[in-house]
Amino acid sequence: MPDGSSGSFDPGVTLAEINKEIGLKEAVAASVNGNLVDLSYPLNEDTEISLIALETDEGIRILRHSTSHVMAQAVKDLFPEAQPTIGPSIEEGFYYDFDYPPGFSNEDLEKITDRMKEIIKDNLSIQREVLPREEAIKLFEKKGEKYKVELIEDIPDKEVSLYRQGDFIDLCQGPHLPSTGRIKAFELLSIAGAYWRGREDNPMLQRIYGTAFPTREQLKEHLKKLEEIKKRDHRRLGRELDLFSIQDETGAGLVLWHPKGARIRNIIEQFWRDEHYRAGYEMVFSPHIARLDLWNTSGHLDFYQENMYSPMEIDEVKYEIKPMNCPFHILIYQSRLRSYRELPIRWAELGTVYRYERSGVLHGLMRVRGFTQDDAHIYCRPDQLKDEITKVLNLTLFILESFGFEQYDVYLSTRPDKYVGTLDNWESATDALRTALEEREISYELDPGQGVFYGPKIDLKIKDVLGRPWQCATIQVDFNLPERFGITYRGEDGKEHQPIMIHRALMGSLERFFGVLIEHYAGAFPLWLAPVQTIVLAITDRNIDYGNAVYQKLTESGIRAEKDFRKQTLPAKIRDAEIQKIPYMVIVGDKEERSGMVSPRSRSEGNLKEMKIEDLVSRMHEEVAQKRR
RNA sequence: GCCGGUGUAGCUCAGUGGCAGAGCAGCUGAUUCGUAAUCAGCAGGUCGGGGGUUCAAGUCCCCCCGCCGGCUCCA
Repeated sequence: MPDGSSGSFDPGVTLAEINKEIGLKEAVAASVNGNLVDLSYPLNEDTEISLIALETDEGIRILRHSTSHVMAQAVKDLFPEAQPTIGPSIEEGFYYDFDYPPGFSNEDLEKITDRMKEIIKDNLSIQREVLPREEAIKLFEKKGEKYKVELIEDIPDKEVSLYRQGDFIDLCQGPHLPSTGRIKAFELLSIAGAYWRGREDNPMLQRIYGTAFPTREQLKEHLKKLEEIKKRDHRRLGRELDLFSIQDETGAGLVLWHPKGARIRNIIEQFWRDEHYRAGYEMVFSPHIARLDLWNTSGHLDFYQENMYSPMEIDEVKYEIKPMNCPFHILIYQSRLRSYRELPIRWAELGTVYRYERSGVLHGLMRVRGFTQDDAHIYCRPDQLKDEITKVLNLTLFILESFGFEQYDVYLSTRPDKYVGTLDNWESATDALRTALEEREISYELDPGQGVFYGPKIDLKIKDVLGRPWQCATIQVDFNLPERFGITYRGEDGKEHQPIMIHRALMGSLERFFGVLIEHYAGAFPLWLAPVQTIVLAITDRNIDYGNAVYQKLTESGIRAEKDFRKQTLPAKIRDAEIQKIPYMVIVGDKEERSGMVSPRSRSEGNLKEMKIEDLVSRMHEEVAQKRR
């Protein structure tokens, strides 16, 4: 065993028996020579074993998988005509897909839950059986479970394993818990449609999602986290904080930025521009539409059409609304001869693009049909590629960290089956991306074959405070557009050469990034981003004049201030300001008026001592400069 | 797009074929108050849109639109 302990037993002894003598109380399965097996697995020779405790990642996966079987059993009991298909454990729970055309209702979910509780109470033992393939097919044919038959037909092995609990039997690799009674805490969460094997031309199945945990406390905690996620939902906060809206009258996936949202966006954009100029970029602007020919030259009409809107006709010429900014930047490049001395050229644009997304995939600000990319294109010589990638990485990390994101999932995607460009180019570009990542000591995962057809790429998913990943930044090498447009530069040798082009977006789109920011901060933006940084609260009408003077001073110091002089009690005003998540309240009453000071209340620290307005202003300026949370 | 759910006042939500409701927000008035909700009154609706069944439709049926969950986790 991994802890070095060992023991000798009679041949045929099961792991459960070994476990009973020397193992963990909470063991649910084991690994023998690296293979996962049930506790009922008999040992016949000397091997290395390790027992898997319930409270491990592997243990929890097994728990959830077994729970999905119990659910399938309950569904079969209650809805005998439902066809079971697959039911794996997933990241935070499990699901099971059934072919059941009438569909399940929420009441059904309750019934299924109750039945599951009975099955768990019965503590049925879960037994593994191995059958020859043909026999297993016959068995499931007899049961009328055609999806299981289809699954077995895809298994090349001579034998397949089945798991039986009570009268329920399922095709499964295992391992599983020894008995259903080991399930202590589970919850069915939602019903959804899902295509058989994820393909649209296949029948739509009914998927039931659920989750399970070793203890009730852990389950409760998880459900609390789900509530927390709901409370942070950017769509809800967007309305409550009056940041943005998406309305029927404008159309699905089209965003209206309200003044407070726009304020934040302007701060983000200003910061972004400053940092880009500082990093050696130039800003460009391009129109929203262009002649269809341009999209033909760029190849978008061939490979991107399904995301593009139909053209409009102007003076008998067809124009297309842009799904990307790159062709325009290429045209700027092409507008005159370029010398190797000019490279690298870095052009950035907050370019608004429009893409057709299927109605079902739209989601608040996270997936929309019109959005603004923080786009840039870099044209460089091959010998500059790696350096440029490094610079982009540095800028990306700097900017994302400024917004409080410090954890990432990074993926390096390599050449897919369908590609353009030479193998040499692919290899050197992929190398450049890899080296840049490694030199910056960024750990990444390889995503083989997942590159775009025109070049390899690095994708960076930021993780918010709840650890959820969001695809934002992307850095893509492009061999295609330079070739299609035939762009060149005059080299040192006086000859024409083709530059390498890099597309990159750091925040991705302002819409999605804003959505992520809202959820990351739960709407409580740090001072430098807060649309309203402070609000002056007058305690009585007597204090309004003084309150106005304070408000004036704050505003003149460049602080975004509001005032609340309503005929309301102070606690009511404080409550309203708290709900609006305003970072500082400035309370003025008779006492402050006499001393000429203010009493600030900070969102994070509560009441602060009475202080001079100037001191509050410099405290706030400092906090803004540090972009502190 | 597809499956399921859902759409009632600005928001959250009740309303199972018979007079469209509540709380919060809003407005008006009173209260002048010291760190998360003072009290009272008033107003607010094409029940998502269109069609149908019925003496009668928010409620039942059909079509359309939007939104929500999912369709990526592969025995």
